[in-house]
Amino acid sequence: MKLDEPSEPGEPKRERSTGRRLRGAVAHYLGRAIVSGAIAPGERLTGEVANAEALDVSRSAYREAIQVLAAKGLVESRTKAGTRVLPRSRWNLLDPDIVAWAFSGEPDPAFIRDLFELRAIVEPAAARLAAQRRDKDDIAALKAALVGMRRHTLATEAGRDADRAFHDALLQATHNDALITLSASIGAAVNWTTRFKQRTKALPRDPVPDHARVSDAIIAGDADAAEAAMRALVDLAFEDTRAVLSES
Amino acid sequence: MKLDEPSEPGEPKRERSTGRRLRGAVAHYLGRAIVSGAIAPGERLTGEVANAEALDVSRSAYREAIQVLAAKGLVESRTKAGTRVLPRSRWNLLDPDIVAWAFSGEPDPAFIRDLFELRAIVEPAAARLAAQRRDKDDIAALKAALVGMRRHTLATEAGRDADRAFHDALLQATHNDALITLSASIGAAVNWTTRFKQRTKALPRDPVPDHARVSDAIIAGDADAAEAAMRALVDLAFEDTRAVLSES
DNA sequence: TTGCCGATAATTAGTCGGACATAATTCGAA
DNA sequence: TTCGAATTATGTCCGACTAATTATCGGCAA
Repeated sequence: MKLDEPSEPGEPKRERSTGRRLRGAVAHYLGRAIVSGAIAPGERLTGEVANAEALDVSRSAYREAIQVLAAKGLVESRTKAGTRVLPRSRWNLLDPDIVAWAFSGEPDPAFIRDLFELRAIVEPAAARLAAQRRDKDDIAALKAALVGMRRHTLATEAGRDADRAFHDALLQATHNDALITLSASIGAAVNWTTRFKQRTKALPRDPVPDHARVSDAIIAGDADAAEAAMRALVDLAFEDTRAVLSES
Repeated sequence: MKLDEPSEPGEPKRERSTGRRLRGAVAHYLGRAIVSGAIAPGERLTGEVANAEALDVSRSAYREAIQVLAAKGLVESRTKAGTRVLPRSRWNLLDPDIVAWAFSGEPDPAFIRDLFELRAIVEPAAARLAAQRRDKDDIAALKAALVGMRRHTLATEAGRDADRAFHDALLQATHNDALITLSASIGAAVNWTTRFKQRTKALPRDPVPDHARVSDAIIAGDADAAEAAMRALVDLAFEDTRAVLSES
């Protein structure tokens, strides 16, 4: 596996994915390799010079990529000792990039379970807070997102955008930045699994009624109902995902 | 505020904190400046060359520091447009480094509130999971940590270590990596506030009984009791912190 | 002889500086 | 108004040097 050719072998001219900057591509490549387990924790990356040459990039670009990984807790560099992959417990598993890397290949079922479990903990509580704190703007955003969800299905990009908008609006309504950051990471992962679900079959159920129930409760300021409705929504989503994963 | 001299003006020889590597110091310096609000979101950092020269480091070191910040979502660099500070909503607020930077100066009370709120959501749920899944090793670790807490007080470093060990053991017992990562970040922040509390007065209450209740419930496998006990513990801790913060 | 200890060497990341490439922005010319 | 060229900042590359830490080897003492 080289840096280039994400899939097509028919483009010999364009070396390296020209989209992201070069170091971004290197970070992406190494990050995927580490998260996927291709490079096991504790393992030592070959020297900078050798590795940079192998990837056909300059040492600077390679180093900057390593800094990115180090910032996310994936690796640690020490003089003379080289840079080694840190144990999984040191990784910032909730970093959006790491989540993306984890889902760009074959996602680990255990990791999916962990994320959904976390979601099942956080989102109902977020819905409760939202019901207690939402202001006029929050309500408007919620309604608008729901309209979008009615118009499109989750099979389309617009539909997924609307879903994302709904969850964003809900989080904004909590007025808790830490919660917003956390759910954004989880949400990104969940969207990945959503696309997974569609890969095998049409979406099994209409998501609008569930979301509408949550929205209604938040708008009404009913914290208990909001929490319960969101709990039901998350449970159903987990159910669907688990079904798809187990049959593949 | 220069890169050097964290406090002592009596050491003219040692330029730059010799502890962390150079780029680490730069990242720390810039990170603090951004998180503290000294550099507002949307603001543009002066050019690399100028800034690197101002900090008296090479452009490479400066760039590597910027990559670290970019990896944490604090800044974004685009050709020609320069690198600007991203809006707070894009920051990985749960990144351990960012939390540390936020608490290295005058911590924002709203951020503390958000973190404790998140903790109040996550930790009781974690205690519940721990009660359901703990194995023999988990129980042993919990007991050992509790012994350490009985021996030392939270005023000493050893005492705080024991407290940390207790929470680590509890998280390990959940067997959920995402949960572990999240709570580790929150825990780091909470430890900061713990040190804050002591700055003003002796610790107001003995933490051991609360922790013991949680531990007992987990060992007994009583999920409901574990959740309730942890909820009480977190609420009390928040109460104490709020009292200290409001009087300062 | 065996084992420990210290000086030295070798290795690897860290830093430097300076040249060139690339991509936006901006402004001038058609 | 629109297209294109100059401008300007980040992006990439290169090669040398620095610094820190491990490994090695030799000498010394038990």
